[in-house]
Amino acid sequence: MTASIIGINNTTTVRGLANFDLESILECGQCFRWERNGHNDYSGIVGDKVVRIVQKGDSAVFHGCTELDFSETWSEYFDMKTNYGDIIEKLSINDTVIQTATGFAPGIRILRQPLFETLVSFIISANNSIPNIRRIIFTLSAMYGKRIDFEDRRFYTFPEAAVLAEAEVNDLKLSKAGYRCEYIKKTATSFKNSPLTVSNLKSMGYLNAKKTLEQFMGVGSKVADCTLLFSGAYVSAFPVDVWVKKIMEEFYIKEETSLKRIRQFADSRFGSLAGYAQQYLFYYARSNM
DNA sequence: CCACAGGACGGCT
DNA sequence: AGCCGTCCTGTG
Repeated sequence: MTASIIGINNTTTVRGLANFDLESILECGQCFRWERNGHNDYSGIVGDKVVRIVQKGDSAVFHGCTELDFSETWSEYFDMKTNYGDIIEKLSINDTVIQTATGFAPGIRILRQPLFETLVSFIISANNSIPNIRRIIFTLSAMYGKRIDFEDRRFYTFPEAAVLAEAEVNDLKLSKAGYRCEYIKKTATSFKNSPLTVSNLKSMGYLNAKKTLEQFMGVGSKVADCTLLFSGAYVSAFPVDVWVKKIMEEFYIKEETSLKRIRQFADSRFGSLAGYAQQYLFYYARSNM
């Protein structure tokens, strides 16, 4: 993307955005911590950086964000250097389903979220609804994260693995995560004892990276793929949930089938762009089917 | 009160 | 390898 960036007075303005729609990006189901203030006006925290972003057309104003914050944190988080127009064009060849899904939300981007937060968030997402997931993550962060005040509101960093590893399961249950609290504590303990990074995962190849994540308690195939995709480790990962299963069976495979066969189909059809395809299809299916 | 939504685990074949 | 009952919480 050839966007221009100007920072002044702790505010950074980005102009010339392409395939960037804040609402699509933040509400397409890949992240859980952003708060909506109004149309294309959101506040959120990543690591220990809090920001408020207001988008109008092809420009966005990042409040509480220096030009350095933008280049060090937000540019990477929002995957600003990837050309989504090219991706949509390639996926759309001879594919009216993708044409419809990308036409519905051409401004989706795949975020690059912190690894441990992504892993725990998607453990919580299993067998759960998005409003619930958001409440649970907010409560855990308020209980175990560091408070950061911004524009008269309180934000909390996502808890460190070492902190969640020491937490009492009964205290974790105040978040209403239920049986997933055992998974959170066990995964945090394993992660603390042998920390993983996105570059570790990238260096071992997709299959080994997925197997590695599936060793954590509470992480199956779908959660592992979500973690790989939404941390930016592998944009070829194709998480299959009930919505993706439904749209793939109805429009591509034309019969009911197993999750495994859907993943194989997606890999052969979308290849290295499967993760992008998944997110367009998921958001379209969830909003329209 | 009940039905239902949402994936991983563990025991079974 | 594949199938299925169970797990927790909130909503209709």
